[in-house]
Amino acid sequence: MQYTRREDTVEEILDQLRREGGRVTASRRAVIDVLLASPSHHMTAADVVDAVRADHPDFHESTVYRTLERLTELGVVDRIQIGPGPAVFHLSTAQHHHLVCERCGAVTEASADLLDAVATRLRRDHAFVLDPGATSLHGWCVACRSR
Amino acid sequence: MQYTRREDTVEEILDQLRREGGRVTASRRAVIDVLLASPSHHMTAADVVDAVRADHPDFHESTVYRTLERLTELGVVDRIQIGPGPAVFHLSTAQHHHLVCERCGAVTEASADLLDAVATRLRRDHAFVLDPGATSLHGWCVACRSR
DNA sequence: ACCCTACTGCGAGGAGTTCGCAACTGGGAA
DNA sequence: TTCCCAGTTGCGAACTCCTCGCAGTAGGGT
Repeated sequence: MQYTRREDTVEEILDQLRREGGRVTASRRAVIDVLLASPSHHMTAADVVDAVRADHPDFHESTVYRTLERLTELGVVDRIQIGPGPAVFHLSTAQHHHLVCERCGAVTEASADLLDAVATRLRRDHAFVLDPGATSLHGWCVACRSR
Repeated sequence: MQYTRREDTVEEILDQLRREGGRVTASRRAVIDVLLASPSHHMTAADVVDAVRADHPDFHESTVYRTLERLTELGVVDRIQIGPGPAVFHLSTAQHHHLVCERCGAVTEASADLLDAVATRLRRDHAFVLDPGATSLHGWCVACRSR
């Protein structure tokens, strides 16, 4: 049952948090649940604030920011800067790449193995370990290419 | 002679600007010159402001922003968001990729052909045209990997 | 030399995010 | 169970990076 699975995943993440010396609070539970439930694979901090407030109107904006920061440190969520605007977040279990159009800002997704060969080359030639979840690719989408 | 070559390049870029209906002004000349002269291959807008003001203390911040915006539209410079902080700019003639460390923020460069295969695949599978100059790769540098 | 329009300085404003502080609370120790 | 302290929170101010509106200025085609 999907509902139960989501609850379990929330608890798993909270356990991880606890193991690292963190504390389990209602707001953290809410943020993780929102990210898990999101049909979209990328939410801005403002999206998360709105979604969390639907259930808990009193949770403060800065708490959500701090929770997202903490979860990013933990490696549970990825934070991606897809342009000049706000950063987007998604669970790192939902690995994929973002193709960002420079003109219209549209974001589409590409499969997670897209950069495998590049990652190998970077590790070999630059001793640099790629974080695919934090990397977005910029260019022009079909629509904007034929302006 | 390198000095003359740089002057020539400035004029080339200004011609291009003029051809597109733009006007050649002292501040634009200064911004382009600064970008050409920069030993670093990536400057933030603030870096450009500082460098321009060394010669022309009266040039306004917003003029520099607008000039950089215009040059980005022209395709003369690339604007890259390498993290939560300010965007960086560099001339699109100096093509290369940026490897950004998630922990310390250090930026190193990788050769321009790094993403050639990926670009081909994106064009074929997603009808997406990659702009290598605007794309940065995120991960962990050698130093931070062995925290 | 004229005129239209692009560009500029200036300051206000805005989005997105961070920070300091005092109050509160989870959860290990006693 | 109670105690206690470090981790967390609400709140608001502040900060960074950038954009915008306006009125004045100055390229550069005719």
